Amino acid sequence: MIERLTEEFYHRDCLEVAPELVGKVICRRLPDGGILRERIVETEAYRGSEDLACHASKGRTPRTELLYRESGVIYVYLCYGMHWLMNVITGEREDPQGVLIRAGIVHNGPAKLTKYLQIDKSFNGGNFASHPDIWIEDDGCRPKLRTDVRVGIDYAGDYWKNMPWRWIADD
DNA sequence: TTAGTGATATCC
DNA sequence: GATATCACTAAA
Repeated sequence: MIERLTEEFYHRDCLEVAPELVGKVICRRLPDGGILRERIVETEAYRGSEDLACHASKGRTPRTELLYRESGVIYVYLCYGMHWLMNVITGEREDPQGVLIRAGIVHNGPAKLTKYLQIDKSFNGGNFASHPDIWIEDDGCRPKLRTDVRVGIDYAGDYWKNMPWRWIADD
């Protein structure tokens, strides 16, 4: 049974959603009608304004505003001037948390995945539960998981930097 | 190890 | 307006 994940799936703490997103299949309908699918094999959770690695820890700004929105919202942002990174918002409205989609089974690396799926800022502010051209499916796959610390956040301080909030399929 | 790249935030 | 920063990748 394959079903599109609904708002209910995302409407939980990011620490619950992030591990469950591993093994799910992200789907993208291209302008020409073709559909790309790729299984997610790595995610990271970013949890609240206290989490110094979370963008919202620096305050509520036009960019981080999306983190405060309802669960399922797509948060896309440009990193290092050339890479689009894609997140899904989780948890309660006004609670700034989300999950970074870090890697697919073929395209490892958050920017490679968005490049393959042709994701750019036009998707920013959309919703995985309702967007016509991008969604996530559950096909029943339940990979074995392992956890690790998040990467690329040396600025976040020893405490937050060492949180084991990265989930990786260990198959 | 390092260059490349541009939006964003934070200073003038 | 100017500058510093950055959840990365590819090439070497």
